[in-house]
Amino acid sequence: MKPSGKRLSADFFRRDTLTVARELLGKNLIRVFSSGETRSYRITETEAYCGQDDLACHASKGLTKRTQVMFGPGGRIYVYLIYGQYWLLNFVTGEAGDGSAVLIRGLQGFDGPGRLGRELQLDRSFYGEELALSSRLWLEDAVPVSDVKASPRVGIHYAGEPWVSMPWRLKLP
DNA sequence: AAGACGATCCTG
DNA sequence: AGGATCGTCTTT
Repeated sequence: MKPSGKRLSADFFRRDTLTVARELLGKNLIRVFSSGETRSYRITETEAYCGQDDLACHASKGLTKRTQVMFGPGGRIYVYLIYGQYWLLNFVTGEAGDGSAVLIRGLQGFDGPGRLGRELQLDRSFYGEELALSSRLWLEDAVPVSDVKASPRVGIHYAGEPWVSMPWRLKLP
């Protein structure tokens, strides 16, 4: 059905966060489960978290054990546990020191960051994994999408203005 | 050492 | 509307 795409390199992620968040839409996420089964998922929704100045971004708390991967170069996985239950999937973007990342909020058939984390069977061991090198989780190129809808990010009221209003939640129509 | 609080989801 | 559930960060 889907042609075998080309794996996205680290350079794809080492760019402007909003650009990466937009271009991730429509790309295929490949997951090789511990059972050996491989599945492909189309990315349908993302959110951009734009560095230390963005008060909605975890990196705005500074360099901690939890955020350190965000301060490394783009192309690595940032996962964290939310509400003691769900592992949320992010990809670090930009250059080392930026502290930026893109949250994957939706895959085709699996809407919601918590739900897709459960589907992908994520856990703490994915923290810091290199997408260009991993044998169990990576991204593959796909036909570019044309239409993208932007709206404010979800669940970040604590960040206040202007961050709560920035249209950095991106989704396919 | 103890408390507060989530980039969420499900149930009632 | 409210509970689950626990790691991280903040405050004693």
